[in-house]
Amino acid sequence: MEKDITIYDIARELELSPTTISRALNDHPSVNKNTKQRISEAAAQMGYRSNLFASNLRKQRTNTIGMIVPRLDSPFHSAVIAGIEKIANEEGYNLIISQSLETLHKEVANAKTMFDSRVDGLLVSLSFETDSLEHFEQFINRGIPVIFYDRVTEHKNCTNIIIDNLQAAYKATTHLIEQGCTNIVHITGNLKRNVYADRLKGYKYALIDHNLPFTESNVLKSQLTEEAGKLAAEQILAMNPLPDGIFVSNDTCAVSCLRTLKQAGISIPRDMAVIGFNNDLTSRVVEPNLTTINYPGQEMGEVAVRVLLMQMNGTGEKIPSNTINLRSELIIRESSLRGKASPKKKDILL
Amino acid sequence: MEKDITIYDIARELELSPTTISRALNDHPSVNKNTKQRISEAAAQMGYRSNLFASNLRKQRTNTIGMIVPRLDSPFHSAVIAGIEKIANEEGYNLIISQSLETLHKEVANAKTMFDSRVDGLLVSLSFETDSLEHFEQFINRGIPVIFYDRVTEHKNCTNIIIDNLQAAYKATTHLIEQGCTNIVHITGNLKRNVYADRLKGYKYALIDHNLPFTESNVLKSQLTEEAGKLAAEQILAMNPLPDGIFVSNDTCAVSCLRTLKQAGISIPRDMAVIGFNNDLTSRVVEPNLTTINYPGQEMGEVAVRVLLMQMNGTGEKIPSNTINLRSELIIRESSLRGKASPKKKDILL
DNA sequence: TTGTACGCGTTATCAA
DNA sequence: TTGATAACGCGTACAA
Repeated sequence: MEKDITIYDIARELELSPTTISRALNDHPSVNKNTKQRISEAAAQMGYRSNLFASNLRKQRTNTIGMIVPRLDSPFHSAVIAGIEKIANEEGYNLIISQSLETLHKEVANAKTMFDSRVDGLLVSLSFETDSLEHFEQFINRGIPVIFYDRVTEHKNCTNIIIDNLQAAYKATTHLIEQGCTNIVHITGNLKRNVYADRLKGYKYALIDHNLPFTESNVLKSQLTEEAGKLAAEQILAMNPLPDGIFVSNDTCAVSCLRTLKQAGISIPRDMAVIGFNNDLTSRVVEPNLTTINYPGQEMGEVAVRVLLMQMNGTGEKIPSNTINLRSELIIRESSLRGKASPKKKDILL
Repeated sequence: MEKDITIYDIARELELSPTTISRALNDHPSVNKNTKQRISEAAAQMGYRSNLFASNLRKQRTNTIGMIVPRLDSPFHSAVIAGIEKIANEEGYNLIISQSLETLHKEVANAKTMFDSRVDGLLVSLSFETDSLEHFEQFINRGIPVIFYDRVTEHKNCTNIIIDNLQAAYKATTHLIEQGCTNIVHITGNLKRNVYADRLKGYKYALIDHNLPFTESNVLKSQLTEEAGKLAAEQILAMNPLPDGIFVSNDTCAVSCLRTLKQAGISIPRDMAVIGFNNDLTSRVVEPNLTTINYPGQEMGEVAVRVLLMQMNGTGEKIPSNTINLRSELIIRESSLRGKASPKKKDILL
């Protein structure tokens, strides 16, 4: 366990000043080319490594991006994180990650850690429970940009990255109606969160615009997990009359629900048409294949971090738009096709 | 954008020395209780936050754990990361994450970043390409513990966390044989990696122990992706005679392969029995449900980080065992049950 | 129980 | 083009 080499060691070795060493290693223009060469060779040979703490301490900057997600083990968030890490890494930033596990108190604790770690920027997707943004004010007060994605909320100083959930849900519901469904159930998550509230609105407006009644009893609140899908299916089977269409707010839950219904003897899509949300791998595996909304997680991550980097390095100019909408699309598969359409036809993008 | 409050500011405010402030905030025993109380109140009121860099610089310790994974968007690695984050967070450590994207050069670059970031410990699952551990020597030389999990390699100073891949594959293959399969194909990944090499061995030994021939042509090398599953299925369909059993080294690939075979008119498990690896969600969704090996990702993450923490904080004593084996198990589902066994029976654990 | 003084390794500033 | 010096904020040996 040898001692670390510092720029002083190199300076002594080369009979130069530490200043020059520092400059050379940072490729400062005012250092002689030959000197630079000598220094970088010596540094490599001596096994020098820069001390980021000292540098951060001095520069008051960490080159670190913080991230708070509800859960790390979700296909959607994995995709987002993969996108973020890719860009952050390319741009020379470290990524610190923590999960709120859908609780407010963890989210608050995570925010504190991120703050103490002096992240240069923060990317957040809110937990189910979050109903106040107080724990993010500390960042905003210090000019540290905060960006919300997917599970967002309005804040005058923060950019939101989302898809048009209302429109996507509207399209999905309309598609069900066009397939002849007249009694459509919607399985949703925590309505505090924009994503679920907006999808509910889209569902509702589509019904109304097509002169179908909207009834509260057709909206099932759920945790949207695999387990919750089974429970929802049981609730649906107890309904009288049975619905003929189901729009679920994520694929995990939709797939589990679909399978439970099938096991109970319901024919999909003939008796009930089903639509999910996210385009997870499982939507392409379940039989019949699940109609769903394609939600570009990796792309969302890349956009989010790019915008964050702009704000971090920006000359202070605010980006005019406070909300960035990414394109999403309805992918029609067999689980919702009740017409004469061949079930073998290729995926159709709307 | 106010200026940061430091212990000096608090000291001035309370007419005490910075030393006392520092001690009080770190709950040092030799500070008067009342003084402590006053100080922590003032700190809270003034909006003080500790500067981790200065502290790290001084303490030569970062409270940060580094992690290098092949891909962030994989169900298995997501589960591992979730487990690691949970424990690390509880113990007050930050987590820095990067992905190698299965390439050596990225893994090397990531290792350098982790080293410069002065992580206190490192968790690694190796990329497909990695064939040298040189980039980890810098850590080991400085006494920074490195732990490999899942995709591991032998190193006299590093602990490995794995499951018994050979045994798991042996069990899976034996199960196929017991179900009457005599011509079994194995779809594997990059054989440089222990996980795939060991599973191949388990497959091979099971065949030999049951007096079945082992033929190279029955081993298909693959990227184990969704796409690769389709390709593998096509290769299998071109075989003559057709095999009657398939053991695949992950679920994503197994499911995709199974579906492609079904579409080509093969009956699963009657014509071909199929077994996967990992127990991903898709294995419970595909029809017929996939027999697979349960691979406890979250648990593996938790164990890995616990062992790492012990080594980081250990009094230098080495842990006797160099390899920690976690329990895995064969989950028998319909995709491999060819006997008279009811396909509706519950999952069977072996 | 409290305080003084210094060092951790780097970079910004000013001067040469 | 190079160097001397101070400062970033904290923790600790030593002194009181």
